Amino acid sequence: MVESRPQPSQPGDAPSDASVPKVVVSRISLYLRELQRLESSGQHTISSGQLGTLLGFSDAQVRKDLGFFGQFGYPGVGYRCDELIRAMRDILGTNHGWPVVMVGVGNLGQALLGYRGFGRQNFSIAAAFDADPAKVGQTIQGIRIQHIDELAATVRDRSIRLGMIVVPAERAQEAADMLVAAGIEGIVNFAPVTLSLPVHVQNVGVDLAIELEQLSFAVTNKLPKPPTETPPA
Amino acid sequence: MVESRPQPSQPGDAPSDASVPKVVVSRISLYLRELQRLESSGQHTISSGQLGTLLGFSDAQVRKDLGFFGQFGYPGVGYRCDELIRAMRDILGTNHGWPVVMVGVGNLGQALLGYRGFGRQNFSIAAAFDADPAKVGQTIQGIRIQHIDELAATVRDRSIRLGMIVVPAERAQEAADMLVAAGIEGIVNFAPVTLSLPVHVQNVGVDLAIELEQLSFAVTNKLPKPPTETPPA
DNA sequence: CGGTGTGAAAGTTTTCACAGCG
DNA sequence: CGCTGTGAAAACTTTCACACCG
Repeated sequence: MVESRPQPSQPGDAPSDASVPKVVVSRISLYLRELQRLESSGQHTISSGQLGTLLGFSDAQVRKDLGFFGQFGYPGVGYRCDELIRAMRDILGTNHGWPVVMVGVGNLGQALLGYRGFGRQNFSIAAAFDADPAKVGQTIQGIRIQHIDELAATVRDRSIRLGMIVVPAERAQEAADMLVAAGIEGIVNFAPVTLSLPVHVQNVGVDLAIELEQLSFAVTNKLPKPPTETPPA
Repeated sequence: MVESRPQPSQPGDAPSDASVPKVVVSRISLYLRELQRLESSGQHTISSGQLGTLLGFSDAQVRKDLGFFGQFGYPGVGYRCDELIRAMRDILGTNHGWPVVMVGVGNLGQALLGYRGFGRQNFSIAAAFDADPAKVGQTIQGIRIQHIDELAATVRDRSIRLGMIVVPAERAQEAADMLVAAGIEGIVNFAPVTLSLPVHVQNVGVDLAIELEQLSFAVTNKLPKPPTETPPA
């Protein structure tokens, strides 16, 4: 069907213009996750209404969100899961693999080293670093822990663009500075502090206690529930 | 100070009306985190402009956000850190402790059992459950793992309102159903699936792969690094 | 018919700008 | 003076509603 559409633009290509709102991108991730589940359960097509219902959004919102990136649907039918999955991966940049470096291999870091969910979305932890000599040289979850001094060389040699900070709060800025110096372009920060970073370095913070605080507020104020998930802030 | 303010409303009290936007509440958590850091570094007052700058928000936004909940500042001076911390904890509901149950004690669960950041914000993992008989009875990070069948009784007996789901994706809905049946009011879900829950149960999803996807998008679509100096005309 | 894609309307959030206070 | 608190304006996001398509 793709091949039958008129020519002005290739179906699925981006209107190559607009800066897309961040909240739209976070919903794209949710659509993708849901579509992957649907496809592996054998469903081949889905409408905006069905997809929205599964996630707690309106049909119009699903269509508008997709509309930021191109035209993917078939009127009267809906979307083909396989096509839409591929399109959303193109949008998010996850049709190719992303090696990631981890800084800090404590409890949480070790758990993340073994987390299967990263691979499923095409991320892999390519190297892990710590400053503690007792940890350096150990192999955990199949990854050999390197000394933090080797960070810059590894990032350069293996063209790694993303990093995760999994050190204690007091060390997080220091870790961030090293990642920036090494040329990393994006950071997921699990330490409960705000990093100060050059504007050209992207960052996403994940603060586990803050997630609980948001629940505490919601429960305390018996906030009427907006269905389903809460995308990251 | 507080006692000197004119009477129309008690300082710090909520306009007790409005439904506060979720995004405002998430910023309140960031303000609180930053204030705690400031206070422990010895700073006693702060202006909206300073606080905003530290977090990347405008002064007006900080004031508007606080304005949803009351009046906390002193014109010409700013805010007193200690007062504001207490006020924000009142808002978020974290001036009292929150016991939390954890369902699923795999890699990630074990790491979270040892995470110090929860305690700092007044959360504590009161009990942890697993279905695997090999884990039940073990003590990890000082917590004795119980069998999942004991969940409902524990939640009831200890009046626990919040839970965390740390099981694999395939088991997450099942875990959610058990938490709901046990009377839990809010859930943090670390499994990469959308839960279906009764509207009266709050939930926050944390999907680690999605955080990386958001970075992937940001990095992929990032404008080429701007030359450092761009002074205005 | 069932469903997409999309302008235009409605609603929400952010920024502006300024009166008022200590 | 420096800063808060807050209406009013601007910007942005969501919902509506409908032409069009297979």
